[in-house]
Amino acid sequence: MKAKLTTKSLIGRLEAAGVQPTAQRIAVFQYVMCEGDHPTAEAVKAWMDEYFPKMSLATVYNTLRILVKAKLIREFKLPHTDKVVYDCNIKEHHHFLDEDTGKLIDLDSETIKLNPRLKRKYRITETHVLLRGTRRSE
Amino acid sequence: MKAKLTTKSLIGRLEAAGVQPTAQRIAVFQYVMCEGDHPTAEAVKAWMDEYFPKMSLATVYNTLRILVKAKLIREFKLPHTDKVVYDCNIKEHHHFLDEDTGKLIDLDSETIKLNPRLKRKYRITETHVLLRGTRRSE
DNA sequence: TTTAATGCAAAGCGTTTGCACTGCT
DNA sequence: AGCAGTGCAAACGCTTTGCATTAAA
Repeated sequence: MKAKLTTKSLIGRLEAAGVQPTAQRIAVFQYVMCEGDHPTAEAVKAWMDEYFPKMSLATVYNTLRILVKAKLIREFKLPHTDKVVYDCNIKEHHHFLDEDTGKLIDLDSETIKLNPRLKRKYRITETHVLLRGTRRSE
Repeated sequence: MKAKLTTKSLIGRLEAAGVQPTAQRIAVFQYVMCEGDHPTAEAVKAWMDEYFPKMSLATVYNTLRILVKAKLIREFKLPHTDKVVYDCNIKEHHHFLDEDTGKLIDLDSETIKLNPRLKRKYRITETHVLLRGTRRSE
């Protein structure tokens, strides 16, 4: 379900985005791209503690910020928590919060339609949507 | 444009919601209902400093929390700022952030339509939407 | 007089920053 | 050697909390 990216390709993406591919950055990038599911900085740190000991919390935050600025990942501030979540999905999309599991599920952009009147009145540059609820049993 | 409510009616609403109508609570409630435009706690405090000297910041926060819990006002955590904003509009609605002025504009609920497929897959209990952009010159 | 509300300062939480150190290039 | 990257701890901004004081039923 998540892309398994080789270290080589991760390095390539970092370089293409003008980000020096240090070991720490590769590790964080890899985690967000391949392992994490909308992780918080805390979750990234926890993973690093296991697989990349000694990385400092400051470096986790700094690295995430760099990756976001380079548009390699995205960050979301969602209303259900005060923690920023990071997302490997850089396309415009929305989120559904499953209240049973606490997990975020990506929703395609076209699942939300704006009333066309809105576009007459406003020039809209960003659309943030969070839906909350539960999954229907299939 | 905003309802001008009498002190008497404000007290009535507080009591109806089971909230003791102290002077501080009436003042905060009045400000959010009649004067403020999506104020932050900071804005409430600034107004109090002028019109209700000596109210502590803690009481501002506590009072806002009480009013929210009593469903007399709503709070929103929006992604463009870390400050919570308070809203006298307790109906379900969305927001547009005018990037020119920084002001929030309420949008009616029906300005956003969810793809009906979503409702088949998910039981949706809350819908949070923030649009950003600029107003078109009329 | 007994309970609730308030004010103050300190603590809390997630995140950022300053600065010394490390390690590439 | 030079400089970007890192680690640590302290600082930050917003909000909450503990507790002593005040006011209200």
